[in-house]
Amino acid sequence: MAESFDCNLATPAQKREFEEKALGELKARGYRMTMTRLQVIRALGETHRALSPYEIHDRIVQAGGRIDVVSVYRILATLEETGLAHHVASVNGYIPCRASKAHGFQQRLVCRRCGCVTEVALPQTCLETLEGGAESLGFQVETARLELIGLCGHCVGAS
Amino acid sequence: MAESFDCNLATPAQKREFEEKALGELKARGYRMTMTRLQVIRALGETHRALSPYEIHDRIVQAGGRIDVVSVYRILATLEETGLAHHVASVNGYIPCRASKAHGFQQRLVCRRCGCVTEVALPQTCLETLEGGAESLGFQVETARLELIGLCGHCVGAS
DNA sequence: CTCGCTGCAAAAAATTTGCACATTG
DNA sequence: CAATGTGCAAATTTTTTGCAGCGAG
Repeated sequence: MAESFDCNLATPAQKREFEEKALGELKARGYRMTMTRLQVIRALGETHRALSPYEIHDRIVQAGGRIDVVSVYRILATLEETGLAHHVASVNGYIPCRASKAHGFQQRLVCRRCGCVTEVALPQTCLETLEGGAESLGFQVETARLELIGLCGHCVGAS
Repeated sequence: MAESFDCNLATPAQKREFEEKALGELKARGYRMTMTRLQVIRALGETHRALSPYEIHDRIVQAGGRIDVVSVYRILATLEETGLAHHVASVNGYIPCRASKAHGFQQRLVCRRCGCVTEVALPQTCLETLEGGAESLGFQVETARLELIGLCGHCVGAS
């Protein structure tokens, strides 16, 4: 029998780590820690899937919490600005940024089957190639949004 | 005095090329060539900026054309499916795909100042690095959405 | 106690759907 | 002529805004 694994369920440790990181970062930036923000942070942290504002709202409500969708939007904006969450275009949702200090660019591996998103640092060589290529066209790179779509390790075998 | 250059204005040749490519591809796929589609194709082809469905609609109307926004949506869906247009997430708009036959992945250089988007093929080495890295995590890459955001050659100097 | 944050109400914008009519090949 | 494609009307969904009241520090 196959090991039970849910691409969408983060481990308690991962969840806790993100929560601590987020709380610390928000405090450091002078934001207030509120129940509403904590709920969004927890909703983001407990999964590996990208969640839309409405999904986040629904999850919180279903878990017995209470929050308005408008607040979810505003909190997501704050989290993005702070680098604590990233928007994933190919699935139109937000994921928690679990990377330590965002050195260099991050690439996101998006599974088109289970929807999980994994963030990985962009290899230095690759970064140089990309920046070099752009530079040769006179383009100066500042940020990147790199998404690789395919099948994650757990879905490659399955089905 | 500076050379007059408009990042947003494609040359007549570029415009013509894309139009021909699009017409050929659509015909090859069995789609009918209609005035409505032609209008969208021309609107896309005449600029280097990513255009939203409404922008496309407005441009067509302002040029004396006639089309419903709903049709713009449907036609964009067709063009994307056909690989004739790509959605650019960082600016939320569509660009014409001018690449010949889409060998390998394309990266998009998005200027945050003038909004122009340039498509460039991803260097082979880079592609291999990315795929290799993903593979080592058990992830099998199928497609990519690579956007580099920064300043284009014309905007680096300016301002 | 003060300023930031949230909920509520509502508007605005973006996207989708159904169906009758027009148009292409 | 037979699909295919389009416009129109309308519903849905998503996102934004203003403001009064609550709550964190």
